[in-house]
Amino acid sequence: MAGMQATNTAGYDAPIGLTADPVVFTLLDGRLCVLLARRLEEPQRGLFALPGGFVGSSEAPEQTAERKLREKTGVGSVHLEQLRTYADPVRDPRGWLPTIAYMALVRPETLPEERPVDRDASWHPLDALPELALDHAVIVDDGLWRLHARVADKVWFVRKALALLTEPFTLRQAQQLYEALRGEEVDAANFRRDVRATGLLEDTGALRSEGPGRPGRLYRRA
Amino acid sequence: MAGMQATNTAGYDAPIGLTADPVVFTLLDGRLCVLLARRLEEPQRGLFALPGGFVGSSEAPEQTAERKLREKTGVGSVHLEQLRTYADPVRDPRGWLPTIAYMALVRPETLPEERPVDRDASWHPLDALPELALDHAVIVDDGLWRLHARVADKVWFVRKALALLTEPFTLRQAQQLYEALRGEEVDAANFRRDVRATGLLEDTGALRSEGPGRPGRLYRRA
DNA sequence: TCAAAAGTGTTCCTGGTACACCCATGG
DNA sequence: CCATGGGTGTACCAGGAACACTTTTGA
Repeated sequence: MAGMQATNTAGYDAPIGLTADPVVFTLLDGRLCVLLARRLEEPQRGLFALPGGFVGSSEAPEQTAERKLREKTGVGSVHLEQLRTYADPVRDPRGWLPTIAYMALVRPETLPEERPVDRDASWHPLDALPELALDHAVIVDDGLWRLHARVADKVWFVRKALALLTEPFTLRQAQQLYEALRGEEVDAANFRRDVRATGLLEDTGALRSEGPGRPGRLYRRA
Repeated sequence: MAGMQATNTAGYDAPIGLTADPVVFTLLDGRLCVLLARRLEEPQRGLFALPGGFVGSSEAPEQTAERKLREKTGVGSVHLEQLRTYADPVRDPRGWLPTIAYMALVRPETLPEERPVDRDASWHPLDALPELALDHAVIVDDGLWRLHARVADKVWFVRKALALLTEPFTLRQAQQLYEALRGEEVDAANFRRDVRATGLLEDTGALRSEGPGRPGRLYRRA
């Protein structure tokens, strides 16, 4: 099968298709995870892979990524950011098959209980990834890199990442999320100052106690 | 012709091809310019467009961008950075035809005197662009955005952008380049401090006088 | 009453901007 | 000698990192 390709009417070489692969992150039990699903088709059937698939001919690739995500994992509408395109002619044994990679960050509950069987769609901690199909390990890596870059921007963090928390939330929850996404610890005092300085948080006035210690104020995204 | 597509052996929809479009910038007479060439084929024959073309089936898209650049404009090997992929199914009237865009920054002499006829391959100042084919105006815009982001990084500027100057050069030349790329003026004292702080410049010891005023020191990239 | 967490304030450092000021050259 | 640009130094400001210190809870 290797080296297969198509030729269009104008006589140009054409890829055998175009795929879109979403790299979807979440935070589960304090660990950063990616969403993976088993391949049901050859090649590499049974291996874990990004839950992407073929772009239809009258479809925007972002829509494909979203649709495949829904079909393979049950995850609903999310905001996808284009990562980059992988088009090495030998990246897929089926033939010339470029893929456009996307990145998203969602809450873990977005992955529903009732979901397609046989696919084992599930969250995998980044520090314990299984073997991945094709070049998907590289794509996940690039996605992680992009995620780190985004999170470094406090405004992006408050607007996008804090959507992972159920409102209202304490600043401690926000900080734990931040630290998990960044992969490093930060000073609590500075974190609270920075995040409140964005002006994007709304103080609900209520308090909540989590374990020992003084209860924390509850916030909502403005 | 609209809506044309291909179907591969596995029954999936396939694009009618894949193109690679390089957005090549240079500085000419103090103005930031892009490299454009006229289309010799339908659709939109005669319109200016990015000097890209179809990716061959056993070719990495970066190679295609480089090859097309050479064929259409005579511009030799350059370092291309992937920008993003445009895959809207209706972006090209010929049918479903995604393109991967690349960005580069080269010296104006890279465009040779003897070059393919009929194509009018030439530099066009960004503030006076002709009508562009397809969605190429958007692509140029995204390229410019990326260029600004890159130049903001002093180290990138010294390593990549300063290659546009013929060595040795004065810091004033470097500053004028910087200002043209950024599109805004900067303080000369601060610029020289920042750029020397990178440690990537080598003082040749020689001086050069350009017009009135004290002659400037000549530098080389280390 | 003690540990743990919330919350406030201060210091320090760094990177960038603005700008004052001297030096060297051509006209 | 003066306009012009090269070159040095300094003051200032903003954002971030480190940390001291107070407050409020559960055990």
